[in-house]
Amino acid sequence: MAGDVTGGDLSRLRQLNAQAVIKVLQGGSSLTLTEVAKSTGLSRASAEDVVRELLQKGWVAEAGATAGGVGRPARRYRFRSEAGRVLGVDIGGHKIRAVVADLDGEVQHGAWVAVTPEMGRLERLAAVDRAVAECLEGAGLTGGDVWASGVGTTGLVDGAGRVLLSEALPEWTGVDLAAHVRRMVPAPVLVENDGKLAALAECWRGVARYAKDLVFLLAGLRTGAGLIIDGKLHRGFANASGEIGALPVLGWIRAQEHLVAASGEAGDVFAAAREGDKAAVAAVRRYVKDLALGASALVLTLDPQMVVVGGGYSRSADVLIEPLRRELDRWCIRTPEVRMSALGDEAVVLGAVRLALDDVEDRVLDGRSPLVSHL
Amino acid sequence: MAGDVTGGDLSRLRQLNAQAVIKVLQGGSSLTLTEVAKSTGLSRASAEDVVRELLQKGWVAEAGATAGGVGRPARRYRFRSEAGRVLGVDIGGHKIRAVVADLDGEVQHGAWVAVTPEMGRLERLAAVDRAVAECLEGAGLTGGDVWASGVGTTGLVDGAGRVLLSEALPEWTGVDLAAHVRRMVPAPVLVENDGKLAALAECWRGVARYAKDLVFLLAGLRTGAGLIIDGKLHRGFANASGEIGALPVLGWIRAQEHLVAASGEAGDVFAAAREGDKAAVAAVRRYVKDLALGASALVLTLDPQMVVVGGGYSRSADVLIEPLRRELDRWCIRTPEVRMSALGDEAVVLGAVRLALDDVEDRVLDGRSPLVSHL
DNA sequence: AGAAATATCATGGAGAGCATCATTATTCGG
DNA sequence: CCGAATAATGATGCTCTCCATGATATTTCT
Repeated sequence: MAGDVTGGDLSRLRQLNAQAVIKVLQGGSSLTLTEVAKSTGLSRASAEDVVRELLQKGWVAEAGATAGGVGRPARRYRFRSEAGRVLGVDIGGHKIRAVVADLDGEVQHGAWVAVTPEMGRLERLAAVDRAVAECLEGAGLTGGDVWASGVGTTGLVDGAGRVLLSEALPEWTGVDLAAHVRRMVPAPVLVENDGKLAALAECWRGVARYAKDLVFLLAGLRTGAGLIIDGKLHRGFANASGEIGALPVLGWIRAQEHLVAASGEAGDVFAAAREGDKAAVAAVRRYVKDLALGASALVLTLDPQMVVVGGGYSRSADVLIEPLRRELDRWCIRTPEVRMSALGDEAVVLGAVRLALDDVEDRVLDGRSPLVSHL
Repeated sequence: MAGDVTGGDLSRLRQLNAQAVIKVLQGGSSLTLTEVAKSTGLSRASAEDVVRELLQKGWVAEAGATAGGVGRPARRYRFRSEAGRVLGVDIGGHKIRAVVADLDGEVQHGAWVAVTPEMGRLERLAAVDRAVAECLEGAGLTGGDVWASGVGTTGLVDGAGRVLLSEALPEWTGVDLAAHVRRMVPAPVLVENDGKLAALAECWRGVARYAKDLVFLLAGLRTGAGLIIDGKLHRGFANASGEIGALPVLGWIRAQEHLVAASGEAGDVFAAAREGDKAAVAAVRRYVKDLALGASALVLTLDPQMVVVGGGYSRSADVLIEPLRRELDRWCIRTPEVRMSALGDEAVVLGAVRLALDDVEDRVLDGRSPLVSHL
C-alpha cells in the first residue's frame, strides 16, 4: 500500500492541498488561480481559498499580470522562493565551494576557496569558514537567515554529521562537520558523501532529470559512486552504499593507477590519448576496463535506467564515455543509458543544496507554519 | 518531500481515515472503538462513523465481546479478511505450489504437484493448471472468487507477465504466464521472478520482518538474488535487478559446479561435509567463497541491514551460514546480519501471495468501494 | 441498591471544499 | 466609441467530515 496512511483532521486536508498548491507553483513560473485549480484538481473556489491563506502566510506572492488575451485579466501568483535561504558546501581536496540558494534552489551567491590535499584539519576547516562567510556576505545574509545547510565531503559520513573514515584527506577522520558548520549557521546541518550528493544533483537538475533509478560514477583521483533508487538517494544501513571499490577483483582500487603509471599527471593522459599517443591510449583503456568492472557490478545489482559519469575525469568524456559504454555492454544484461555529468564541478554543491532543501520541505514547507522572517 | 501530494476532496479524507482504520484492524486482532480511535488518532465519534461505514460495506465485522473488566463491555470489530481471496503460485523445476490465502495473507488451502526439470512448456503449464484447480477446489472456490493472483517463476520476467529469458527450464522463454493463469482465474495476474518473491516474503513474515533494506540470496541449483530497498521490492528498469551472476569474476556461474564436482548430487555434499569428509568440506568451502564474492558485490552496493539465505541449499544452513559470514567479513566494509530463511520452501509462494495482496490493497482496499461478493 | 467505570448514542458547531450565480474587467467587432 | 463576448473575481449557500460535549446505557464493585 502507499506507505504511511495516517489520515486525520480536516486541517490535514488543507495541509495536503496547500502542499499541492505550493508544488505546482514552485519552479519560477507564475500561475493564475484557474491554472492552479486545474493542475491541483481543486475547485477554483478552494484554490482561491488556499492561495489566500498562503499569501497571508508569506509563502506565495502576487506576480505581475501578463497582458494580452480576451476577458478580464487574471491575477498571477508565484511561489515566494526568496522567503528562505539554504546553504550548500562542497569540501574537496583542491577547493572549498559554498553557495547560498533560495527555496527554488536558484543559486544566489557563491564563493570558492582554494585548498590543497595536504592541508590539515584545522586549516581546512578554517577555509570552510572563509568560504561560508564570504558567500553569506556576498548574498547580504547572516547565518541566522539560513534555514538549513547541506555539506558534501569525501569519505564515509555517519548520521549525525561526523566523518567516519576518510583516506583522501589528512586528519579528516572524526571531524564533526555538522557541529562545525552549525557554529556559523545555527540551522540544521546535513552532511553527506560527495558522490551521493552529485548523484542527487544530477537527478534533480542534471542529465538524469527524468530517471527514477540512477548510478552515478565519481571518476577522479578517487573512484566512487552514488545511487538514486526510486527517486530517492539510497544511503544504506550505515551510509556505506556504493562502496564497491572495497572488492579488489572489481578493479576500482587499481583503476586510477593505470593513469598515473602512464604519466605523472593524470589529466595529461586523457589529452595525450585524445591525440593518439599509444601509451596513453592503452592506459586509458585499462582505466576504463577497471572502472567498468565495478560499474557493472553496480548496474547488474540495480538495473538502473541510467549511468551518469561525473568527477574530475568527466571533463574528458569524449575519450571516456564511448569506451565505457562498450565495456559495460560486455558484462551487463541490459546496458543502461550512459551520460556525462551535466553539472561538472557544481554537482556536489548543488546536491548539498538539494539535501538542505529536502530538509526544509520536510520541516516547514507544509504551508501551515507561518514564515519566521520575511527577508 | 513525501512523494505524491495530491490533496483533494473531503471524501479523500474519509478514504484516508478508512484506510487507517483498516490497517489497524488488519492482522487478526479485534479492537474496540476506543482502541481504534486511539491507534488511528481519530476521535471516538469519527472512528465510530468510519467503522459503521466499513461495516456496512462489508470490510469489517463485529467480533465477540471479551468478558471481564469493569464498565459497559465494548463491542469489538475485526477486519473481514475472509471478504476476499488471493492466489499464489510458485512454478519451480521440481514442483508446482499453489495456495489460496485470505486478505490477511493467511493460507487457506494449498496444493503440490510434482514436476521434473526436463518437462516441456505444455506439460509444465498443465501441471500449473492442475495445482491451481486442486487448490481452488480444496478451498471451495471458483476462479471468479479470486481477486488477484501472484505467480513466481525462475528467469527474467517482463512487466506484462511474460517470461523473457529462462535457462533453467526448457521451452520456458516466451511463455505468457499472466495470460495462461488468467484463463482459469479472471483477475489481475502479477508475475515475478522467484528470488524477488522470496525476498518479499522474508521481509513480510520471515526473518527480515523489521528490515527495511535486505539482500536475499537464492542458493540452490541456480544462484540468484532478490532485493528489498526501503521496504519495497526493487525490480530495476527492466526487472533485471540482482543479476550479479552475469559478472564472471564474481563467481556465481561456477559456484554450484564445485558441489557437483565433489559428488554427483549436490545435496549429498553438504551431508558429507557435515560429517567431516575432506573433499566435501573443501567443495563447500569453494562454493561459499564464490557465493560470498557475488553477495559481497550486492552488499557493498546496497549496504543492507540484513542478508537472508534461502533456496534449496538453505536447508544446510549449519554448514553454510557461518562460513558465508566469515567470507563476507573479508570483503565488506560493514558485514550485515546474516540469517537463514525462515520460510524455506514456502518463501516463493508466500511472496506471490504478498504480491497479489499488494495489488488488491492498491486497487480495492481503499475502503470506499463496496465488496463485489460477500463470500 | 448505589457508586464507579466504561461504552454507546445524540446534538451542535467548526472547517473545508464545491456548485452556482452575480459582478467586474478586459478585448473584439462594428 | 459602444455593445457583445470572454474570462476572472466575489458572494452565497450547501454538504461532508470531524470533533467536543453531554445524555444514556450496561456492567462490575462495594
